[in-house]
Parts: sequence; C-alpha cells; structure tokens
Amino acid sequence: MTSSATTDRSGTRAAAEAGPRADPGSSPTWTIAQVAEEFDVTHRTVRHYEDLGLISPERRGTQRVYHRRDRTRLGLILRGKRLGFPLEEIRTIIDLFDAPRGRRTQLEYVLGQIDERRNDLEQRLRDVQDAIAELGEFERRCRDDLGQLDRA
Amino acid sequence: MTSSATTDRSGTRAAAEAGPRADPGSSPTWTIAQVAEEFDVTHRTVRHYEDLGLISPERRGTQRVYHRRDRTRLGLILRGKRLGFPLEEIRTIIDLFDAPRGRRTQLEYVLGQIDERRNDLEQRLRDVQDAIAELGEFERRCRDDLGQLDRA
DNA sequence: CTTTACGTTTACGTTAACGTCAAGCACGCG
DNA sequence: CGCGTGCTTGACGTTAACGTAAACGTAAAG
Repeated sequence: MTSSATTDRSGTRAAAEAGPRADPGSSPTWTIAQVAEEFDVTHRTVRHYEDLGLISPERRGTQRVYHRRDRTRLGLILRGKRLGFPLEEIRTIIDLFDAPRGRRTQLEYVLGQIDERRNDLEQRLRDVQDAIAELGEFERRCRDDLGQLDRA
Repeated sequence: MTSSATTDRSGTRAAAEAGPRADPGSSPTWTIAQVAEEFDVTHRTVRHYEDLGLISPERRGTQRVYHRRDRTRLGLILRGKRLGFPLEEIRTIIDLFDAPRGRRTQLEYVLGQIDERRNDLEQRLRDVQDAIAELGEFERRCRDDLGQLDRA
C-alpha cells in the first residue's frame, strides 16, 4: 500500500520509480515528491521544516533539489519527533552537528550541549525502559488471570 | 527554588507543607495545589487532564480531592508526555490498566493492546539508543578535534 | 462580618505543527 | 500551441495542549 500508491510516473523525467534520478558522474538528488514518499510525510511537512530552517535544499531555478544531506537531516528530524522533541529544539540539535568547531571555545560549547542532550536522552531511556517493564508486569498478571479462567 | 516557592501556608488547614493532609485512620488525600506542586504542573494542567478523562478525582462538595490512584495516573500521564504520546492515546493506555478483565475476550483484547504498545515502545527504545550512540560518536570526534588543537 | 487564601467554572487566547485550498509557473508531449 | 503533471508560493483553517483572565464560591482567621 505504500509503494503501490505511486501511480506509475516512470518514463516521464526520471527512470527509477523510487530511487534518485539517474545522474551519472554526480551525486544523486531527489525531488520533493520522492523524499516525501520515502519518509512517508507530505510535501507540506517537508516545506514546513524548511520554513523553520531545519533543512535547506538546493534550488535549481524555482524547484527544490534534495541531496543526501537533506535526507539525513529529515531522518534525524523524524526520529526527534518520535521522541517527542519540538521542532525548534530539534533544529538546534541537528545544527550542532554541522556547527563550526574551529576554536576551542566553540568546541567546548558543543561538548557542553552534547552533555545536556545526553542527560535528556538518558531520562527518556529510563522512561521507555520503565514503561516496557511495567507493561511486561501487566502482561504477566493478565496471563495469570487467563490461566485462572482455564482452570474453571 | 522549588519548595521555597511555597510561601509558608502551614498552620492553616493542613499541618504538613508538602505531604498529604493529616487524616488518621483513612487513606491520605491531596488538594489540587499539592499534586500540582508535587508534579510541577499548574492547576490548569491538572484540570485539563480531568476534562479529557485522564483522571477523575473525588468531589467533596465542589472541591476536588485527589487520592493515591490519581497521583499514580498523573505520573503515568507525565511520563507518557515525556515520551511524546498524545494525551488521548495516553488515556487509552492507562485506562487499559484499570480495564475489566473478567471475560476471556476482554483479556485477549487487553493482551493484544499490550503487544501493540510494546512494539511502539520498543521502536522508541531503539530511537533513543541510536540517538545516544550517535551523540557519543559525535562527542568522540569533537574530543579528537580538541586534541588536534592541543598539539598546536 | 469582612478579609484572605484557595478553589471552581466559563470562556476566549496562544503556540506548534501541520492541513487545505487557490492560483500561478514550467516543462515535456501530442 | 494547448494540455496535463508536478512544483511553488501564499494564506487561511485546524487540532492539541494548555495559558490567562473574569467572576464567583467558601471556609478559616482576625
């Protein structure tokens, strides 16, 4: 249902149906429709992330052209969203990865940010682990109840 | 800064400043202000969760009276929020814990829901672990850069 | 009995994260 | 050249999760 949704657009401008355009010798690029489908989001969502400065695709004329870098970022964005981070915060985080690290002060700032982030993430790690553990406990009780029903 | 925010209200109606009211012989109860402060949320937030049916405190006259059950739920709600779940979804989850498990069909439904939830949570677990790992990788690179700077 | 400190309801405001038109370019095909 | 398909830019709408203000109730304290 995911890939069959694309009413065969091949033969028009790009040969492949889901991959990057055939572009021998250069780095591969994608259209907005392709990245949107690949990450299972809408065009609007992708453009929204651009509005907030989370991605900044190349412009060829008026059209957006997406590179590997943009796809990497999109992946990070969506994972951040799954973890419940607001987009603005996600932006500061992934910008960190591309931040200049030339001077020592910058590097130390980045290292400090990394530590903050890690603490945040480790809190969430505990939360998830606790939740999974409680769910397991609950399942055990349910299976007990089921056993009681069987013995009657 | 957290507990000093309470401008000494003791001696008024309850003896303890942060604990449940003195109520010997019965189960402890809390006011909305007490649970709000304990979980570091506003009254409005607590009432909002009640509006959505996430908690349903006792009413003594017009006033809300919170029991241990309500505090347990509030904890689950806030953890769910930290994990990025929408409140409506959180409601269906914690309602699951109090759901009737008398008949076999009900039990099997509950067990099915548990499985769905676990899959969801395990996805998030992977997300968090991946994020932490990448952060570690990034930190290593930064420390490398720092070493390069030191050698000059 | 008035004050004070909380608590309650009602209702409109706000922010984030998009959804949903509307209207216009741009290009490749018949 | 017109047509269809996809891309682009506004701009307004929507939902979730509260914030905030108004206006009133109430119970202990002075």
